[in-house]
Amino acid sequence: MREVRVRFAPSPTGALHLGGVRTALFNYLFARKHNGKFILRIEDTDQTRFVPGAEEYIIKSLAWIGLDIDESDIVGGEYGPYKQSNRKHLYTKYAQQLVNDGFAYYAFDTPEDLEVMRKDLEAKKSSIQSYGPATRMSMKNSLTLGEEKTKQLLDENVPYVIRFKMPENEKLVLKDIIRGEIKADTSLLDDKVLYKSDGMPTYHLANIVDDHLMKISHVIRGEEWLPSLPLHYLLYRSFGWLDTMPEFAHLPLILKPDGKGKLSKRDGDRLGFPVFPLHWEDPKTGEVSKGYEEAGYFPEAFLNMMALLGWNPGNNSTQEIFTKEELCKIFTLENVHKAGSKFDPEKNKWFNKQYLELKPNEELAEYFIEDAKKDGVTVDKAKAAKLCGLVKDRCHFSHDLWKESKYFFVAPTEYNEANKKKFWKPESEDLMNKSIEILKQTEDFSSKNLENIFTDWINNNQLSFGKVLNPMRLLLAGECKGPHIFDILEELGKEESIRRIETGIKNI
RNA sequence: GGUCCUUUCGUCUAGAGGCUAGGACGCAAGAUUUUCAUUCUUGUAACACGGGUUCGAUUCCCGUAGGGACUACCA
Repeated sequence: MREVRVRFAPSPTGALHLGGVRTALFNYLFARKHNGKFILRIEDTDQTRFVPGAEEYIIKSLAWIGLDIDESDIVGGEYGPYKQSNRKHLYTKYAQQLVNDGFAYYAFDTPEDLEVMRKDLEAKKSSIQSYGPATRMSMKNSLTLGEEKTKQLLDENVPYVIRFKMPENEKLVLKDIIRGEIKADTSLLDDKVLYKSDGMPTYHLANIVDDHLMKISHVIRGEEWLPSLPLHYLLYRSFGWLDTMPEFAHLPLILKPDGKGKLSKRDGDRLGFPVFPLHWEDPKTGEVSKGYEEAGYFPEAFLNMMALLGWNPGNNSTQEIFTKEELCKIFTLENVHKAGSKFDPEKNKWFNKQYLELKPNEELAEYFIEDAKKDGVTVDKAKAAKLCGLVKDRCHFSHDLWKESKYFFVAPTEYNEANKKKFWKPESEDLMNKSIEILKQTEDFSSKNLENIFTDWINNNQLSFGKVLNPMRLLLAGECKGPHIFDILEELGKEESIRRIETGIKNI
């Protein structure tokens, strides 16, 4: 195989969505697997859709997931610049070349002209509804106008575009790594604009020119590009670049969790899950979107779950938890599933939990400390790590760690009604008063010792654990959930434990 | 409408002519338990349909139906 060079080529038109993340990830994994290069190219040829901050967002997102870039405007590289608006001059030359070689032509039709053509075709119920082999000879272009008239219009600075001259009656059979053979009939295709009247290339031209100049070996992109594959192939052919044309792989789309269609930002809002990796505020609309990071997902978990959406290790493997390094070793495009996959936020929760449990408490403590700080509580690392160990079983997200531990630092002011109804019995007050006496007499406030003392007391007096410990938990924490109660007592300490039970008896 | 892609449990998927169609999420039940969880066990549930090819099709071929994408001087 030739040197692997792949690119992730987003448009800076907004936040990087999940589809884009996965495309980037699969490009990255493929590059690493083959010791190749992962290149970031910014495709900003549409000036009207440019969104300030989007490019920075994309770069930050890739960094969060841990996809290190080998070539880009920031890290450098010998094929730069890597932003298409800075490569504008290149495309003019290549568009010109296609015209000179007879593969493309000038078109002077106004938007109104095009509108008329479409209406006309629609009225005739024609199956062909575009500017192409069947219609081009009735339009205003260098093919119909002749050389002299064309030159005159160009000299007069009449706005023009350059369109690809789609050949007629060619049956193409193209290769896609994931899908196998893709068939196309050029007579059904249209004459796409390659060069816009504002002097910018369209995606089609810029993409082929840049992939060629940057020596891209494999184009791994979303399925929405599959219909453009014949055009792209024909462009390579027209330029005479077929011998170095990259191989193509079109990734299946990520679909809505319910219902039909492509996953959109709306779905995330509607169903309550993030669709962007990081926090995003749209500078035009002011709309704010939560990201996976602030929702408490770990980047490793996020990467893992994105990798398994449409890809699997194959070979009867049932492994689901993979580090980035493992994925770099075993990833293959052949194991990418062909059909689109519905996004499953529930499974993502599970993935994150797996990672949370795998992480050492010292690492979790960092998240804990930060969240505590936001609530005005300062915790040292040792204590934070200890508490993380106590509560992690019940957590799915990093923020749950502090949420589930908050009562260690803030005494309850109210008590869960349902728990109260279930566990606070007429005899509870008496038992709590007796418990206070026991706690007061206990010097060694370790979890182990407390457990021994209470076990003896309960057994010796024919009491049940539930009758004593549930009300106590309710008074200590405000609700009946959480870790081993003697761990809670140890953590709170003698004084605070007694104080909570005392005030609890009064306030409940 | 046209073109192309696609189709295994509710969801993500394994499977590459012969299997009790496997795993995971979810859901349900049970076990553990002082609570909530965790964990463990068990269960639930799928080859879209119709034709071929074949001794034999989930698997290969052709239709049909469903789903998706594209059909801009957007990417």
